[in-house]
Amino acid sequence: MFDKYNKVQKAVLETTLALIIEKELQATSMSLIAKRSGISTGSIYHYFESKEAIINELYKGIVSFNGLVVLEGFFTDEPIRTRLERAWENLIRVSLKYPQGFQFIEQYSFSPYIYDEVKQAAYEEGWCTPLEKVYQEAIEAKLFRPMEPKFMVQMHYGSIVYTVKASLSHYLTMDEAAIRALLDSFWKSFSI
Amino acid sequence: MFDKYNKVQKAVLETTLALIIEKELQATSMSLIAKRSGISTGSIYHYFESKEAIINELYKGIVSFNGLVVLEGFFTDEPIRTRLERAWENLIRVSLKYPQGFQFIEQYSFSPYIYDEVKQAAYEEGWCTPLEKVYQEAIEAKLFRPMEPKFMVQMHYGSIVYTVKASLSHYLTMDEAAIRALLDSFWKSFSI
Amino acid sequence: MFDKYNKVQKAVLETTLALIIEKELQATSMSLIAKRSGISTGSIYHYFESKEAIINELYKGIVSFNGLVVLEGFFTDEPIRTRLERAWENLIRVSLKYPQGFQFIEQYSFSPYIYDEVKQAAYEEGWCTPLEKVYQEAIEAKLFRPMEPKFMVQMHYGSIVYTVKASLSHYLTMDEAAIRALLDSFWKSFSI
Amino acid sequence: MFDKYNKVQKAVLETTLALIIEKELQATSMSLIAKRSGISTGSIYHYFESKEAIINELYKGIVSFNGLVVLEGFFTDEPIRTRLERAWENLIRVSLKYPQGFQFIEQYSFSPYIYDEVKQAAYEEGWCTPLEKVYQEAIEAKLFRPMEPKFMVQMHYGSIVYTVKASLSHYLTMDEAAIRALLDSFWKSFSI
DNA sequence: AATGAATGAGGATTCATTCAT
DNA sequence: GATGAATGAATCCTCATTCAT
Repeated sequence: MFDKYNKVQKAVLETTLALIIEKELQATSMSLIAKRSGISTGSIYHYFESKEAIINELYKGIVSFNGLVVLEGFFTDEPIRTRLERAWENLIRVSLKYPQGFQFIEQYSFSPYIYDEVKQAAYEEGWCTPLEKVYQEAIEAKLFRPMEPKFMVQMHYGSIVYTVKASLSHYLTMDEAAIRALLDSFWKSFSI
Repeated sequence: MFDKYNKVQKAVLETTLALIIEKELQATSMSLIAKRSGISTGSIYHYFESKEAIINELYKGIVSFNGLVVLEGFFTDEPIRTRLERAWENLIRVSLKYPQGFQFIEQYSFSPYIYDEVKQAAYEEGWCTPLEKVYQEAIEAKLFRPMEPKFMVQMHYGSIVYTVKASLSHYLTMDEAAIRALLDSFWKSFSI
Repeated sequence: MFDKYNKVQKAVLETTLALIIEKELQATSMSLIAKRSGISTGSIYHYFESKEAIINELYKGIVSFNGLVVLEGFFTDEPIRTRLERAWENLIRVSLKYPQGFQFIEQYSFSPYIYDEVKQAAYEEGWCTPLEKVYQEAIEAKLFRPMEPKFMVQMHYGSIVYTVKASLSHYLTMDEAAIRALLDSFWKSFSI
Repeated sequence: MFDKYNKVQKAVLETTLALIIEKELQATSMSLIAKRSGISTGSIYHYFESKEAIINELYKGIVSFNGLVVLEGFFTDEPIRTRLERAWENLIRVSLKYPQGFQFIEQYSFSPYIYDEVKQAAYEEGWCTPLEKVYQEAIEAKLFRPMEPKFMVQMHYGSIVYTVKASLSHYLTMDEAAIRALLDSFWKSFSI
């Protein structure tokens, strides 16, 4: 997930992510990150300006990775429904495959700890805008009822987040059939 | 929101909630709570066992309050659709009216800082189970396609959370029409 | 020397002064001050904003104390020479009696660690200006050759500082005779 | 000022001196010296044993340089007054010309950071002893009142230090006339 | 019940020094 | 000789909690 970073940075980011999910940000001290990652605090500070910088880099790294995955096979000339469902399915699969990254983004996307510029950049380079455009296309093609595309994307995104969360905490099971049913209801929820 | 607590407890809980939303948990120190609420630390510790206890009480208080609001007018013999939409609308309205409480629950419902027993109790006494039952009824009445009710509730709950969040951060506007459209699409998403 | 402070502040200031003279500012850590003074770091921070604040308070305290001593019996209508020599003698005696305070002021009066406003206040409320006025009077009374009074005060002050320093490091002895000779040469250095 | 050292050592010493005057010893880190001098920390440690060693070498270098300047034209058979005033004037001029060196010696001559052996060597090889001898000669020639020569040298040295300091901080101006007046009062202060 | 001074372990961060390249 | 990444002890400071008043 952090392949574009060097060895030390990768170790720090991975360790920090695991610790934050396991223990929460406030309980994730630099000395703990150092001990667990096997990198001395001094070295960590050689590669990252501060604890805040690590967290923000973590955020950027995960969002950027997710963006790539979600938009895989998105810019084709296949039917709208195919492309839409593929994107959401990609999101579901990457969220289930990298639960820590998923949980981190969920918990911290509204936190003041993440700099606004980082959030802004994440949003602009993310999958949100392309998806909104496809909802718009669907409306124009009379496939969907007219509605604010941003609203539609947030609704479906929220549905995925909450079912994935529930799945990760074993409150329900997200098998192939469930994913199919979810995507199906997505289409139905707005279709004319 | 914290009417069942005494004056001191209420002041502490309200101050803590405001501070956590404003500054984040880790930046919300007991001395800051004391200064802002006008209650001395000694007194705070007279009414709460620890900082964790305050946070958990906060969680319980908000969830319990939300539960009451959401289930207002729920246990009637009106049609399923009416009751369902009323419940979700109640949730939307209370979330928009008490944004701090809403945000707090969102941020901390998956945090290790909230004791599992508190989360469990919140779930059991909350609005989740009654709603699940109504979805089940709708399936049995052939109004909805067969599906795991838990799954359906999480999907719709997620949609509300994410549109409310977006509305609170001024990313989109949640006016009457939008709420109508959202509830309408909820029904359509599962209806036969 | 720090009688106007409370017990904790006094202990902290005295300990800090002793440590700085003994080991130098950079080697005087807060934990060392805490250990030696018997006050916990937490308490120290209850009474002082920061390490810098302690050092600056120390500076203020000593300068203020010295000012009182030097100007003891200064504002009388005795002859100029009497008043001048009494002031300088007071300075010599207080410097020899409180060598740590003397050394501290010497070492840190030009340090960026002491805030400019503190230095400014120290200067304005100190003994410098009154002494400069007396040198001016002496010039006007044709007792002294005309010269910039500030210059004269600095010259004599420097002489005292360096002989006291030498005395404190046992390089020479500052007995009664030496003090007499020094004051005598002060008068001669400028007298017509 | 550090011409007897090699290029690397010179760069390190000059940078360190500038930094210490600008920011104080404790804020002058090795990495800052490295960055500013363009010499890597590794190289610095190749030429100097430690940070302390740099500071002490700095002290030695400046004292030695000052000694040469002060005693320029000192060992002649000109009259005592000429030689004495020339030496002090040399000291004043070198202090005003190299204010950083002057300030450094002032701040650190009584600091535990400078090894006693370095101070001792500086004293023995410095201008102090030759000057003391001339004061002694002046006493024997009945030009000066009898007094401990060490005492006399410290008195005049202190006067210079404090007027130069005041001049460097723009508290007063040390022009030719002021220097003349100062040297004149030096002679008068002890002359019979 | 109420206060807030006192505690000290633990936080993020720095920095002199080393050493593999 | 030269480099600068790596180290980790030590720095200043915070903060949840206690307890004498």
